[in-house]
Amino acid sequence: MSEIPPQLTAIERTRRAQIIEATAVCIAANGYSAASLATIAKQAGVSKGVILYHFGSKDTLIEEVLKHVYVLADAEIGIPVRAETTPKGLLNVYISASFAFISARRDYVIALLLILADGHAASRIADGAHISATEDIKNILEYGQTEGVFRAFDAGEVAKMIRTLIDVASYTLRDDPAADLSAYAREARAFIQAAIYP
Amino acid sequence: MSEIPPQLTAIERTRRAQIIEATAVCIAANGYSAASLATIAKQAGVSKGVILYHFGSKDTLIEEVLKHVYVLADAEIGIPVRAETTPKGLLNVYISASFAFISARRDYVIALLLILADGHAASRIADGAHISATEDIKNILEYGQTEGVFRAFDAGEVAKMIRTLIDVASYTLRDDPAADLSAYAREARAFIQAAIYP
Amino acid sequence: MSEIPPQLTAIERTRRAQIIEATAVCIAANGYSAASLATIAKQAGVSKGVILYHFGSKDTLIEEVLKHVYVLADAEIGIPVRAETTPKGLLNVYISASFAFISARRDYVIALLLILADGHAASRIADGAHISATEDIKNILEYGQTEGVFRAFDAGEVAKMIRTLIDVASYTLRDDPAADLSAYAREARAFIQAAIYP
Amino acid sequence: MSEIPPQLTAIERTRRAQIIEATAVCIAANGYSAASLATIAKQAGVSKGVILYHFGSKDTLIEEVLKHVYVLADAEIGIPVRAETTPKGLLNVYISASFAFISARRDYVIALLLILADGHAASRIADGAHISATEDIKNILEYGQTEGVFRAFDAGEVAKMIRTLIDVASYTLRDDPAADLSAYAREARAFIQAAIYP
DNA sequence: CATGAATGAGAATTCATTCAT
DNA sequence: CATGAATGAATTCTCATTCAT
Repeated sequence: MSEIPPQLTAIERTRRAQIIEATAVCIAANGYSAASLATIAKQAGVSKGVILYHFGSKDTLIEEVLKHVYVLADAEIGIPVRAETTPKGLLNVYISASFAFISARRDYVIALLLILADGHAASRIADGAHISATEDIKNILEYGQTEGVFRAFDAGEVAKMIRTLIDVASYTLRDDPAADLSAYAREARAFIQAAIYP
Repeated sequence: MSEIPPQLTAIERTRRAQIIEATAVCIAANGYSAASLATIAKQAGVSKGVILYHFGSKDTLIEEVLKHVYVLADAEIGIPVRAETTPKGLLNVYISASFAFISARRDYVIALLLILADGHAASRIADGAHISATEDIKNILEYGQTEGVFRAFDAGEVAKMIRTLIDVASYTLRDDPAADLSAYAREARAFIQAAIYP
Repeated sequence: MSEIPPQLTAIERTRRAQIIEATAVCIAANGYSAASLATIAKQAGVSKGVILYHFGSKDTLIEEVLKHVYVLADAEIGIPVRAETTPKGLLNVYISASFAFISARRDYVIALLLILADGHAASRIADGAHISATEDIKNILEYGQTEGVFRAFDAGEVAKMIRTLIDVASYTLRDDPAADLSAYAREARAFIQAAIYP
Repeated sequence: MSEIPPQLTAIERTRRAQIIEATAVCIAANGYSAASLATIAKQAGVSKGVILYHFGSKDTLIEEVLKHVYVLADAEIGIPVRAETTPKGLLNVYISASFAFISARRDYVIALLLILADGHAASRIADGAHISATEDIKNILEYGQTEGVFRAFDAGEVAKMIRTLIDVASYTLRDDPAADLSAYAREARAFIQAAIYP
């Protein structure tokens, strides 16, 4: 938490970002187990050695990919959400920002899900974050229930469902990169609203 | 589809079933990439050679695992569902049978999802089946809409959502094998009903 | 100590012996750090994989080399020594058997010394044995002192010296494989006798 | 031998000494094969590049370590020895100066022995020096024999033994850096004297 | 002079697969 | 049918070395 900030040089930040992106692209394209260092290096247009020079190990690289997605998610979902105050607003923005995020950051989100699915050791680090994503929804739901805006239901379980209904959009994009999420997003929102509004 | 049935001997069928189960157990326990032939062989209590003798290659084995899950699913979900006639009955039974299946066949279902997540070549073979699982729900939904029992919505997209809400239960079991799905199942059913009934 | 005896098959014992010998040859020829699995495999005329198939890891292989040398040493030094009863006889036989062993098992002995010099992890296992080799000499010396056959001196330190005077013959053989140890052996024995007899 | 002296700047000499020392420390601490340029650089508190800038290659660095030890040895053993004139005095001083040297220059001496044990290419350069160390003893012994102060024995072989009895003290220090050599030194001197005086 | 960045050869190891028995 | 033995390709990682800055 309170580690010494590593203070990376500009060139290092660039390389790391480049490699992290290449990693996400590889994993999203062909699955976790097909993403070897050689593949990633080729995708990034660098030598294998560079990756280990900058990240020390593949495990660390994978960890950094996860962290990167969470940072992006916080910027692109967390910030707009925190601007809202009403339960309805919070939930609406959460859902639309999430779909926007998935569309914009396709490879990163797919990579995240595939890394977690693989049960990679780095998942532990991510687990907290992933749980907290569900937790955020739960908090919104409970807030809405307190305010009487939402119905009575088990907020924890329903949060899980909403989380899932959002996540699955990534898999759609994985199978068909050109897919248009808007139809799904519209229906999903309606589906969710029908289920939680009185 | 209409190939000549290979006519396996009894002992052969036993070995294959044993190996397929061991494979599912391994994948479910530690993820797809940790499931090497050596690991599977040890789990099954046989030698690596015997696996390749019976399946020819690891890819084929994985394919057979997928096929096996679909056969089980058809027996334990498809058959009870086909006994129903009303949209409500169809959907109800589909959902409960699915959750029952997930609980009863934990390792097989988790293995299936992880194999699909890994983007394994065998997925192609499975894709048809997976799509058809969504297709089945879609048919039920459209039937219910025709009958006026369900609301108006995009049956294809909603089918995807229902499929997902069911699938996610497996991941819960993966993270916590002792988890009790009943609370989730109850909430999911309510959630779905709220969304599709007028 | 009382582990389950591994019960190796004949073919396995052969391969292991072959690989262990090749390892000793490589290390003796070019030093520990030049002895990679690839080099050893080439020397043994097998593939790299075979080595790991039989030994599991390079560390284990190195350990087995050490163990093998100790087994040989016990057979070729320990047994003849234990046939003696007088201090003089014990020491004489110990020294001649040791030189004979070094001549006959050149590569094994040099490999042993180089592995220990490298500070390999396997050394720990060997350390006991190496110490006990010094300990054996110490026991002989103390026995001889009790009997009044040897002079008064610090048996522990002198044992160390005798051990060293023997070991150094291996280094001579390393530098010049064709070297004739007999002159050195004769002088060493005289040197030692002059130092310990009253 | 008689090359043009490269005329190093003061700062260059400092850096080189610093790196040579760091190298000796690393090798002595964890063995030759654990002493990578990275390790040495960290120990010296410089970057890897600076090492290669000053020495050109790792091989050259190792060579320079060896040379440095021989220079030190000449200063700390050779000079006091050359002040003696009698065989007895020469041998006595040689032995005590050697033990003093080993105690004072622990890491350098251990590094030397480990580099030689590893069979490093640089050893060739050192071989001459090492032989000459034995040669020096041989000369003393032959001088003493001519003078009738020492017994008749093969001076070459006995020189080898004395050399060894001295060297082994380093290994003792390696295994136990806090070891007190004085007991061993005393016994070794007695041992040697018993063997060479009439 | 010194460094950080990058490289590529070579290290140990894993793994699916083949084959003789 | 089944196994143990063997292989070779691929994987992660280490390391000495090069080079632009």
